[in-house]
Amino acid sequence: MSEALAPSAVKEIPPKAADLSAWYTAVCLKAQLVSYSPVRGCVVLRPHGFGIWEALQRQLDARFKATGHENAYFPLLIPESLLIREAEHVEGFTPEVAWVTQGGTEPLTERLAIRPTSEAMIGTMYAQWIESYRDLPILINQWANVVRWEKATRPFLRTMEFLWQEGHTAHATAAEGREETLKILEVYREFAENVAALPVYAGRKSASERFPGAVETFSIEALMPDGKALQSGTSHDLGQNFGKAYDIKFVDADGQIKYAYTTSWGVSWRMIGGLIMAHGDDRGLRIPPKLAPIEAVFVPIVRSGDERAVATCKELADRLSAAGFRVKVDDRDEQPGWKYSEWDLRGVPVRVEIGPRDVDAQTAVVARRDRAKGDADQRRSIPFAELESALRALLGDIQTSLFEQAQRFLHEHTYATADRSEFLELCRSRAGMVDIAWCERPQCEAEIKAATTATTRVLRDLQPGDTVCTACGEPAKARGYFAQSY
RNA sequence: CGGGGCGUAGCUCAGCCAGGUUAGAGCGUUCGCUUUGGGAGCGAAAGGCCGGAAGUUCGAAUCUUCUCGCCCCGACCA
Repeated sequence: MSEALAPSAVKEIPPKAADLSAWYTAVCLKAQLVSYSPVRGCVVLRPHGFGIWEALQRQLDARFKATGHENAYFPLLIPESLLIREAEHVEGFTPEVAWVTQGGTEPLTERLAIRPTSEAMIGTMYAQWIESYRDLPILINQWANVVRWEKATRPFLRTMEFLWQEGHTAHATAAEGREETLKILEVYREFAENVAALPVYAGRKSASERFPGAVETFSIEALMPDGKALQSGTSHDLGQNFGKAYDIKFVDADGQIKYAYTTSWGVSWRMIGGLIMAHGDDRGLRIPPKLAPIEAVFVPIVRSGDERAVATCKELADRLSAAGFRVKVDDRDEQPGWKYSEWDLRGVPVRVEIGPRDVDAQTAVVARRDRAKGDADQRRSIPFAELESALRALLGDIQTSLFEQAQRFLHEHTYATADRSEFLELCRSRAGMVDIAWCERPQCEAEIKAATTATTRVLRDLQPGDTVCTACGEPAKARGYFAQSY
């Protein structure tokens, strides 16, 4: 054990169903994902939390690479004159920008924004790099931190500084830009569902929810246990708005000088907050195996005069590690039961218990975190020789099981209605995602929000028969999921 | 930005209303011994300028003002 673990008392975590907010904060802290820092609104990402982020990063990054993107890195500080070039963009972000106004002892002649997002910086650089249609497309992603001066913060869900990735691409045509935007939306949807085990609705945002400066914004929306939606990834078709603002011009094949079409898209550590809320239970975290920093933890059970289990655990852990599993041996001098609770809290998907009886029988007791204590199939005895195959199957099973539970919840809390009063009541009661035919009028959206506090999450194509808006009776233009949101 | 809570030991809190020896408890921590298959037992020990500042007072954790920060519910939110 290299990491000193301050033992935590599970008893201080309230039941999840009783108070989701209190449960959430307590779990984030007790599971040692984050600590509050001396800086207001900023958290420290501790090793266990960073481990989840690294796993997320690794697998999402692989998908970006597979779709032709490269990583790069751009500066943290953005001169004010650059940031303010795109009118809508600056208006949208101004309230949340942090500024550097002094260097050492000298005041700056031009203040520098700490990036809230990097369209301005990256657009400026693209303008220098792009001359011809042959230079396009440019497909770049960066893993970075950004700062947004938030008033109210919560671990992962909203912090002043946060980690994310932001992709920025430039294309020769509007069609290519839109294609890219939708391609990434699909990457996000597939990643959320297959890796984070978070079922989502993917679709277009309404005008009011659009990214400042975007022509169209798309997002994936997950549903949390309290019936509120969590925007978990966004993909923006920026059209030529940023191309024009940042002078990203190229000579096309037809000899004409044209502005590039750009996109931007991002997923942040907020998705970690989403999976914590979606999957956790009264015992703490349940991390989807694909994102678990530790897939299986070995707990040796030692008796006085019989410490064989420790060596056995280490041998087996080495073997599994060589086979590609992320494992850990917990040989701290603590009670086994104490360790079980600790690793339950921290969400490790599988626990392997080995005591004297098991050493004699050459078997291990394998317990799965996703099942309730005492469930018939929560613990099984597995021969040492079969550990690799059993663990592989078990991790896959847990991953699927977590997704299916969350998907069932989403489906059970999605309501389609064509009845106005039923629609409003569902929104008000924070029942989940309420699917209606919608007129797309901002005024209608504002009235719904005033009456229920729910907003549109994502919009999809109309279905046959959807002729009028369920909310106001005007002609319908889309179907929309309405929900209250984080 | 509005409303409501709260800052006292590493953690959870009591004490504050009605100011008065040396500020308490449980848990955790350290050491010793016994234990170890779902949060162990006994013994000993360490640990706090009561968030900060300024007042009132013979005397402030306690009263007053200001300030910093945290949590919850709204508003806002890319």
